[in-house]
Amino acid sequence: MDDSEFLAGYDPRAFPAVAVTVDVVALTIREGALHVLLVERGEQPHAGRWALPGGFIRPDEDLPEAAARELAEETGLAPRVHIEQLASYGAPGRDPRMRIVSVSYLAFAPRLPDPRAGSDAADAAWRRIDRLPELAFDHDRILGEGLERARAKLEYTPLATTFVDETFTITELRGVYETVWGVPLHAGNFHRKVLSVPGFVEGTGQTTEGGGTRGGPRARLYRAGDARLLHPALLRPAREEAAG
Amino acid sequence: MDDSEFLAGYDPRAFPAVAVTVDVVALTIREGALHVLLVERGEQPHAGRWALPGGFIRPDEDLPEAAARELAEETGLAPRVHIEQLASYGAPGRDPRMRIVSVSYLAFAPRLPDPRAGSDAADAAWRRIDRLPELAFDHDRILGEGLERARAKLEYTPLATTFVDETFTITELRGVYETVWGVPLHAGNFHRKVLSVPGFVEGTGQTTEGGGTRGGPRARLYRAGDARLLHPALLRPAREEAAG
DNA sequence: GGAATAGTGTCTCTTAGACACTATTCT
DNA sequence: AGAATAGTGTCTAAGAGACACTATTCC
Repeated sequence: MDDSEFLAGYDPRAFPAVAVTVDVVALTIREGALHVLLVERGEQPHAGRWALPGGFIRPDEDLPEAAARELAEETGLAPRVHIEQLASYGAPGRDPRMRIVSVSYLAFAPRLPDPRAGSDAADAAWRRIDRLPELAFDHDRILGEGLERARAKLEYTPLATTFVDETFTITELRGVYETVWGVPLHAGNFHRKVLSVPGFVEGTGQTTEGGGTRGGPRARLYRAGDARLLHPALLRPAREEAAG
Repeated sequence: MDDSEFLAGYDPRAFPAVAVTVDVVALTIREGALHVLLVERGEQPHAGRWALPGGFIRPDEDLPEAAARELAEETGLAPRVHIEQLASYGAPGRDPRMRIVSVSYLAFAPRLPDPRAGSDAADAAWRRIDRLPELAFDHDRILGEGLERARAKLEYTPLATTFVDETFTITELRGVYETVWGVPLHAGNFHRKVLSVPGFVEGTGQTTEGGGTRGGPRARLYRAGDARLLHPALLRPAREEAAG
């Protein structure tokens, strides 16, 4: 793998320095809308533009640790945050100063507090997905891939539960799906479907204190079950193919 | 993303060197069995052990180019090879000499010729998945994740067609699924299912020259269609959950 | 002729989704 | 009372899978 290349004359120490960063696509739901954590860059290049939070990996930390640290620097790390690797990007010109390979991570978080701008950013904020400026570097692409991954993951994993409180109603869970997928779902069918998937949610025996603000009976409260995959999956409503 | 960190006192140039490599999980089917491309290491560490082909990225090449180059160095790059990124690994101790971040790629290839050992390896060979030695570094884990990705991708993409010739019979295609998934499939149901998925395969009007070696009618020949996703998907037979 | 295979027909069971309906709670 | 919501019942259409069957080809 690498000795190999020493033989072939490719000593990495002779290369222009390569730096490795992690960038985090952190998603949460606020006021019924999907939000992503962004930081405003204080320095060149792209000073003043918004970007995904991220930074260089440190010598003694693994990649997932670096991603968790970067997220925590902006938000304080909540206990129930889910983090998974997304993809890596290393096009030679993606940062104008030097060769940078970025490993991106996707994070799902329940109601996090407003971020504090880390030492490394002019500002930090949760921004609505549907009202975003153009991002720095290739972060638009990374965010796009993160969103698609998130939408797909809701289909076959119980990760929608990481967007809500520890106990939640089926209607709240449906709200997560509707917000992330951007489509309305049929309340009755969704309800029955969620309860029919083994291990997705488990009842607590409790109900909400009162009905909704606009009426209705008290809803039963559930917590996340122990399933790690959903069988059968909750598929997104069929987007009609453009193909004939 | 990085200016930021300069401010915080993390100049990457002051770090111990970080090297970036690509490692390739290249899969093909030979004699009805799934095979992976491995190289025998000639140098320390792990001299004499088998490993995934890979090597350092070069200053002017993007990550996918590096993966394609590494694969081509061993096999000569066939025109119909599919390559996609798998994941990245950067645990501090994964290579004993220095900090190495590896970006892994997954490749599907039809009947490739026997590999030639590149300049960088003692030997190279297609090895049966079910008869593997323990691999060097963390390559067992990378291979495992590549296999799971491949099995999942056959469900909802037409990538099974990249394992067979440009024209193929439904039975040959079924053989790909059976080999990769490791389960027998019902011939009749598979046949009807494949033809019912829009854009999966398209008929050529041709048939095989003769029937099978053990009899049977001539089979129609198909080529890959233009679908990039399969709707509906071909799901793996339900593996009964251990959960009660 | 006998065996193996390609391809089709048919039936059952499960699931997605549309729609209807009851019961509960808020204003 | 009227409106909104939680949760359930029922019907239909589609797909997965089991099984049966015909036609074709090799030995």
